[in-house]
Amino acid sequence: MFDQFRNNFPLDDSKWHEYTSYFNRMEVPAKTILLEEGEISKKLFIIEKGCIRVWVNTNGKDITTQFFFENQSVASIESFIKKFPSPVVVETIEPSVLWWIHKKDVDLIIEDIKDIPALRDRFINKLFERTFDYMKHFVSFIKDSPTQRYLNLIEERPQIPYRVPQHYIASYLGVSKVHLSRIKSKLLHEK
Amino acid sequence: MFDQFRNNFPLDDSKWHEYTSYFNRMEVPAKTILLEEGEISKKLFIIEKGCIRVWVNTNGKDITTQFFFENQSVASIESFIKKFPSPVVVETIEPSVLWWIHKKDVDLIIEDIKDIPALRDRFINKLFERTFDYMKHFVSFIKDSPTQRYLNLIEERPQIPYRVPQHYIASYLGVSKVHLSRIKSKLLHEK
DNA sequence: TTCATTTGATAACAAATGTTATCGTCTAAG
DNA sequence: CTTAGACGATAACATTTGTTATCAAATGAA
Repeated sequence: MFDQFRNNFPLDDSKWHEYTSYFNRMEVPAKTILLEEGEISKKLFIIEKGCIRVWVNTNGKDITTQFFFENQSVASIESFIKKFPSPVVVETIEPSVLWWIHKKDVDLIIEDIKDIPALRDRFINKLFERTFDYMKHFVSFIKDSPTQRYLNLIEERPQIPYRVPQHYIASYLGVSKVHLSRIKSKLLHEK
Repeated sequence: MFDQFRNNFPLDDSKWHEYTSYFNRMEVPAKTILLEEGEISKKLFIIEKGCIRVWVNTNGKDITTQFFFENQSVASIESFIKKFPSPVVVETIEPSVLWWIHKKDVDLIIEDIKDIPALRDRFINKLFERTFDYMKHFVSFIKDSPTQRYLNLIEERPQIPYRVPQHYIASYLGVSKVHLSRIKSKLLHEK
């Protein structure tokens, strides 16, 4: 699982093996809840196979805020870093193969690599990229129509409409599942 | 202007004076455009007095995405860091007193402080906080009604409804100015 | 002061979107 | 194979929100 990333990390072999040995493999069915609402996130997951959604509970209904696929890392990031009760639920969509690591081991690694400029800079850049992703997604929400957001999704993240049930996508786009169905229908019948 | 922050920075006096000397004072009237759409951001602003909004042009109409007040720093952050043409416009709302610094001087300072753990960690934490702010704002957009978003704004950032014209607030909340007026009216007449 | 501009409220109507319900298809478990 | 549940389409109706227009009050410049 991790060998494919070996060349991305300027570490000596002993460090590399130490870090990768912190990870634990698990296989779970679809609709497995990996983090409950209100729980403090203590695990970071990496997806070998499958997909995961993050959602918030809004008086009974769930609204999906993020989707994750193969080779992405997943956590309720604010809960994970600040040890706050998580406002979101983390749940598998498909049967999945995951690797997880304890927060304490992540902290250890981060502390360790802070003095390696290449990794330190990459870590900082990751944070910027995440900020920019949110800005972009947010601007799309206030600037584009639901139809345009749906078209953007097909264009930019085609695996989402391909693999994810439509009602999750609807809440991700900010519309009801009925309305998303209408949007698709309109797009099909021209106009 | 900068003396009030002196104790926040574990720097010797010569560094402190060097860094603060990079800043330039300017006074501008309301509705001054500090960064045009498509321009590459080369200045970071700090507000001594006044307020600023950041907005995006959407086929002729402008939608405000951020407000800034005294002591906050402002830039089209993605353009500033990545040297991309800015997708947003930066504009004063009130007559303002600003301090600005060249990007090249910011880069110099950042490079300089990377080896000071206290400042380096604070820099990283700032990035996290910004990410979290966006997450929070974004979740509010998909989770709350426009009325609830308006109530949140009054509760959490009262200087915005106090100081900013209502049509800017409306676009910031994602509704038309007419609808925001309706929302206020409904809240007034009970219910 | 005077006058143009900005700001905000409101009404009337149009368009977008949500809600509820029904139906058919597909899939997975037995 | 059979069946329950998940999924998606669609219709009918309700609600929310946008658009356009008008008016009044506040503001700022001459």
